[in-house]
Amino acid sequence: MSDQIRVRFAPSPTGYLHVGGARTALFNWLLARRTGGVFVLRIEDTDRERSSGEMTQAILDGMTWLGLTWDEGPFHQADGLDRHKGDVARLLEQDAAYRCFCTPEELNAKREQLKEEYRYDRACYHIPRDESERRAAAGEPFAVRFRVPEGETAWDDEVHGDTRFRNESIDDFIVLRTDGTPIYNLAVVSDDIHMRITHVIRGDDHIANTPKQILLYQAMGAAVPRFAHLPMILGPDGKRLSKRHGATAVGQYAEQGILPQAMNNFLALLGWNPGGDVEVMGMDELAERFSLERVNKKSAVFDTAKLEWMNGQHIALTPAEELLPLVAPVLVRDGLIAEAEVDTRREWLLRLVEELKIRGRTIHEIAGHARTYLVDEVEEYDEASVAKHWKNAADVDQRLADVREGLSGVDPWTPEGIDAALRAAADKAGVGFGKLAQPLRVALVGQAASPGIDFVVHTLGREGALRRIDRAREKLAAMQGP
RNA sequence: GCCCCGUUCGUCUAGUGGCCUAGGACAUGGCCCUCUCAAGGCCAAAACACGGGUUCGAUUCCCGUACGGGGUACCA
Repeated sequence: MSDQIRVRFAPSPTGYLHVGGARTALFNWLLARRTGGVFVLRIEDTDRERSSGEMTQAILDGMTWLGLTWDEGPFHQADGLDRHKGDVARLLEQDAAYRCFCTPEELNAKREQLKEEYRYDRACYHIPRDESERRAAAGEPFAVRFRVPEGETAWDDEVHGDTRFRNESIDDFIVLRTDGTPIYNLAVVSDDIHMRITHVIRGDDHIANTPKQILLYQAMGAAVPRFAHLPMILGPDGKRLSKRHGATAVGQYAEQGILPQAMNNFLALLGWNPGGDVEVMGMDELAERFSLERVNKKSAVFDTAKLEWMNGQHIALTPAEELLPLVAPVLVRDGLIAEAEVDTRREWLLRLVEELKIRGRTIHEIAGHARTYLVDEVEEYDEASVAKHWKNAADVDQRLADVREGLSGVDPWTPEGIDAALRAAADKAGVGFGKLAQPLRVALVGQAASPGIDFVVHTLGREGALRRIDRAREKLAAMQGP
């Protein structure tokens, strides 16, 4: 029990859950699952101005959608304010930190003067303790700075290996603002100690924060956890992923018809590889295979094309029963079926989804393909298809007439019976099956691509199929002229 | 500027000194299957950033350069 791994995901609610955050959450979750550990969710809302409850909820929703359930929390960092202050007071007592009476204005002036060369000049470093306390008691405003010791700070990063910083390159950073609220690094360390976090897994943009945090752990007399710094996720242009690259919030992918398991699978492979050639995996297999050792150091480009391919793979693997609840709302929204029909026509819809699921990469594509089976007649005849397959209008018309007759007599109405009737019509016309199926396909769905022709006819139903054939023959007649 | 981190096909990656004529996947092109489409199968094209070392031998180890990224806040 004591060596149980405890990890946490600690987003700040200043925006939606974006793919980078989702990947970080996923890796934490995966490690917890893999090792029988605990996954803690903590909302880092110490920056009150930029945080909002709405965003907190959006993040929770995003994680729920992905299935990244947390074992403890969500905790709110702001709730730990008293503890954070207590920790700072202790640091002050131990002389590991000191009061800084420099005003932001003074600091800014120095910064402007020295530009990039700027380092805190430690003006308040040597103020004697009694004087410092006297000024504080007199009501003089102050912030609290951490007294960075001499030497070097190093850790064995789970993904980067040995990483070290000379302490002289680290400024005496502020841990408590003038208004008495803690700064990020202090709050994080205080919380991670409090929550007994054993492994800190986060983006590698935090590498430079790590030595500061380690120094804090040491000053607080706490055990330093293991650190794993994950590579960044980039846009197609190699720049850090941002809004201008398109969708970055996981919620947007949900809306685009991406399956959560596909999103997780894709994200898992961004910066980690399972070893072996299998790439399409469910959550269980991901958790089973996950290890920090196989996490990469190099930042990765988010490739939407591969995400969609992977989504198609997952859709194909998902039973129609699970897909229908996702497809149906889109059909209802588009006014193609009534809410009630989702139940009354369930079997018919399931057969349709089952047939279409290998033909679409997103839920919306599936719904799009379903459209033609749900409207009364062909909405648009694709020009190129008509030109190619209805070239000889008179012949086509004759074949459609034969098909119409054959279909009228099919009983029972099964794909097999339909197939037999169509083959008979082809034989009668003395042409290969394709020469019959293609013109017919254009007549039925308006284009030259669709699932198997017997499936199409069967799904349309006798009435629907005959009606469309009639319509096509009218169009054919018009094409032949008066 | 300074401090860190990184660099294998267009993209995600395998590779831990000889097994590499550098493997897989997406995307691309072709072929097969076939009533079309999709799926699937087969094939093709496509990469070790550069320069020095170390070594009998470097994609793999070391150093430098270039390029990219992160940090350098009383943001997180």
